[in-house]
Amino acid sequence: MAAKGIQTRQNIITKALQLFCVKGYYHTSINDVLEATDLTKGGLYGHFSSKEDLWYAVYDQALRIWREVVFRGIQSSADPLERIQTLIENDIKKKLGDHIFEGGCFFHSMLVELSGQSVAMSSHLMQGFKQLAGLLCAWLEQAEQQGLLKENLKFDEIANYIIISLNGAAALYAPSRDTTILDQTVSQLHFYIQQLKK
Amino acid sequence: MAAKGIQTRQNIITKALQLFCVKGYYHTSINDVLEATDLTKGGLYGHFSSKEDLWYAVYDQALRIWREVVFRGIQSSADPLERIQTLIENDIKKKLGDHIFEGGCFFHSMLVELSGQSVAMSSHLMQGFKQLAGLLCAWLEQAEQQGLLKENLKFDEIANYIIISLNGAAALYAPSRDTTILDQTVSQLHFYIQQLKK
DNA sequence: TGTTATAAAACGACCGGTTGGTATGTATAA
DNA sequence: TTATACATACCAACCGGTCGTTTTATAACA
Repeated sequence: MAAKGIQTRQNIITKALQLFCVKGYYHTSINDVLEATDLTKGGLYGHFSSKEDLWYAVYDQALRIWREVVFRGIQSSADPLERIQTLIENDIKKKLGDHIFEGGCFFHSMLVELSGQSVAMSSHLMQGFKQLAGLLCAWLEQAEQQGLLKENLKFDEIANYIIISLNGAAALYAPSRDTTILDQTVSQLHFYIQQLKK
Repeated sequence: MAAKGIQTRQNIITKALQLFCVKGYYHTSINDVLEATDLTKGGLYGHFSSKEDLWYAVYDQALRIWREVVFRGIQSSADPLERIQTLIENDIKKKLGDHIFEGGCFFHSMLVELSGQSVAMSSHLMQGFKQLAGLLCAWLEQAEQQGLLKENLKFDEIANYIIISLNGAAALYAPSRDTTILDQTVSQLHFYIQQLKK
């Protein structure tokens, strides 16, 4: 019995993730989710206490998926700068290009939509970006210790800028679906990181 | 007589622009606009045939404001690369930092919210970004003719990447209001453009 | 300068439809 | 028998938009 419940709960999350990505959070109605899951109100609200509660579950799922996609083939490389390049390429080419999140990037879309609407949810998102910035920072420090970088670089600044570029690419790719944008961003970020080297 | 009508129409646009920036298009109800303008339904719908019609008027206003802010002190510099730097600094420090659009950047917010919702409106926005890309491209070509740039640079790629960076900064600044993000983006974009020089 | 005609401008009740959410009932599997 | 899982009917609030009516500003005329 319990298995059935978990299964439907998971299905709700999966379908809601798709809808949130394509239509946005507010513009996805509970009825949209019900239609996608072949459920009714009572069935859904047995699993989630509110739409916002569902969103947090969807966020966790999205984070799990993103991590899987973006950290693929990263431990293999000892060079921290190469790890950064791979992460960037995975984020743009795989996350965006392969439409892991249909209709764009879940995190970026939610960040923009929820900023100014829900402090709780948007700061939840910001926390995730801060974690990523911390990771990039750590990798840059490793690169410095290996003597790969120019002097006097500000690592947190660089880390933030990379994240900003990734978000910008998501913003412009979503409406156009123009894959050259992805190639160009990867190419320019590659150039940018090369310039950090000694 | 006509003067009164034009005045209220302008006031509606101004207040709607603020609301769209802070709350987004769909999450701003007609009632929100009515409250801000001290009007009633009939009064507003005498000036605009629909909410979407109002949006297009707001877009024009936003573009006018943006141009005013971002092209300030640009004709003065003969160096095209300097013009690009000034445009970037104006866009980030003035448009975002001085909260010209309260709550973020109108164009970026709308692009994300409307992408996947309204093809007409989001492609209207994309057209604007394409125009800007064209301008940046032209300036880069000028810089090349002056012999300022490295060989074999792809100008459209660079132009798109700058626009992407500006949008990314808008995405991350809006929820955090952390001005260091602005400084960092300007600083890194400055570094990036320096690397394009011979 | 005061009066009146006229059209612009604003009002506000109302529409059908949708929103997120709840309370209650029922089928089913352990 | 009992808890789980889902269905159904319903709620008040809100959505964008319409429409007949009333107010108001101005131009023409006396």
